[in-house]
Amino acid sequence: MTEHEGSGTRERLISAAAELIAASPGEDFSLRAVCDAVGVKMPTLYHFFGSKQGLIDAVVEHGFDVYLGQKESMGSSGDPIQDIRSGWDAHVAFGLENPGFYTLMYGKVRPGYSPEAQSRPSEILRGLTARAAEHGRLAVPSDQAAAHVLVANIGVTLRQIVLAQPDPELSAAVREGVIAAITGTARDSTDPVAATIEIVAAAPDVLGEAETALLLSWLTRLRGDRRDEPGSR
Amino acid sequence: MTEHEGSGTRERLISAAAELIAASPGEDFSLRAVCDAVGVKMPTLYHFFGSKQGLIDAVVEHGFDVYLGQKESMGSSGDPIQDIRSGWDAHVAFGLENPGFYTLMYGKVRPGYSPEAQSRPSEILRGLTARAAEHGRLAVPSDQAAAHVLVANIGVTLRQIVLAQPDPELSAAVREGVIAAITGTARDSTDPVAATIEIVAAAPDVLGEAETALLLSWLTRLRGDRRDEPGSR
DNA sequence: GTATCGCCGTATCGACGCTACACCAGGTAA
DNA sequence: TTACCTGGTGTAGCGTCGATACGGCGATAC
Repeated sequence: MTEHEGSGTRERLISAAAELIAASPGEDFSLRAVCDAVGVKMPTLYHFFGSKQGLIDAVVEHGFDVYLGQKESMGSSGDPIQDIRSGWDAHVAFGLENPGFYTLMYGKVRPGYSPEAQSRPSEILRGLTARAAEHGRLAVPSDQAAAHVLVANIGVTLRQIVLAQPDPELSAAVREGVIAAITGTARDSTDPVAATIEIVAAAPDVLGEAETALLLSWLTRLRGDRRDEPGSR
Repeated sequence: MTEHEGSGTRERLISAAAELIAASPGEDFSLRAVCDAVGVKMPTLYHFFGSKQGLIDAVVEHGFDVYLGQKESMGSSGDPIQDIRSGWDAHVAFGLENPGFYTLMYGKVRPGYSPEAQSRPSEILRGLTARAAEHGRLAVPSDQAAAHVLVANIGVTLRQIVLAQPDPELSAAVREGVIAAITGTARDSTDPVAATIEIVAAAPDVLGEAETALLLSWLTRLRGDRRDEPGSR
């Protein structure tokens, strides 16, 4: 964690900035503190990075390198959907372990966005969904599935960071919900009456408001009867 | 848009700060600029808010007031799941219209978190999922469903903001995926073979790796035959 | 030897968040 | 009227921040 790999001044500046960011996630950091930690004055820092944003960009790229490094070492399980699962969990784990990096990578709003760094992980995810599509496992286009997974994955991770409260159960629930959505399958036993209820409720214009409400009440009572019969089943 | 409702100095300071934030989303703003816009010096601002964070908190609370105001004026459709849908869309729309506010409200990492402001909208959502649970529409506990919806909703909104690229299709896809997850239903026609594939692939430990792979290949070919009825590739 | 270039320090700039202090309304009590 | 108190406001200044102009140093190239 505290290693400084590479003894170049540039690398030491990046490492020092990374440690400062990791030490106080979400907080701003001072360029002078970075310079002091390395034993260098500010013009040196500006010689390498040009601006504070330049340093941050370099740190973010470093963060992506670390992330991708520990992600590539994970290998494939053979099943693309399973790979998406483990990729999801690795994504969340990295975010919770490096909240400072993560918020910089995925939480920062930049007028002139810089997606070239983010493109690498999303490219990996696109590769996974593309492979899943080749195997006929997806119910939606590959790119759409990748975007769906990515946005939900980022949302779960960012939320856990801002609340400072990990919630593996929630992460797993959202993950399985997303996978069910892109594969077009339902994990749990699907009650056909429940499915019908949702279909009817989602399109109240077809039958009209009153008829929809009436039909819904009937269906709800029907499902209740079927569920509440312990012995008759 | 440029209205200053309330002529008190405090309200005018909040409005000025809100306009500056809205003018440059994601950017930092200067307290001196706020004071200049109101025609007041800094000690006055500090008299009311104590610190910059105090001003930001007041602005965020103001943002939540605006958000909840335009949300409460929406009313209920009668169906709790439909209400969750429209609440989702209103949430996304507010975020895209007020990216500066939104990132402050949901994107900021604070060591000592301040969830008391965020608690109001999530309380509304909890009310919706509780009502859905009363109607027997949920397949998961009410609180878990609310957390699931909220985290995905924030994720979709924040992602569209940071990418500066609205994607209603993605928002709708994630929304329906989430609703399907919490209601335990699948929207699309569920191919039983596809469902079986996902069940088997999700639990490779039951049969062992080799047997699982073999079974998967058979199931995949079976589904392929059923799908590609007219001719095989 | 000297000229060029990469790296780095000295000194300084303007803008920032923040604060000590004095001022001046206005209301209250004597 | 006079005295006092309280709350909003201005003047002036603190320390720190990001950023920059300028010059010095050593090493390599010719």
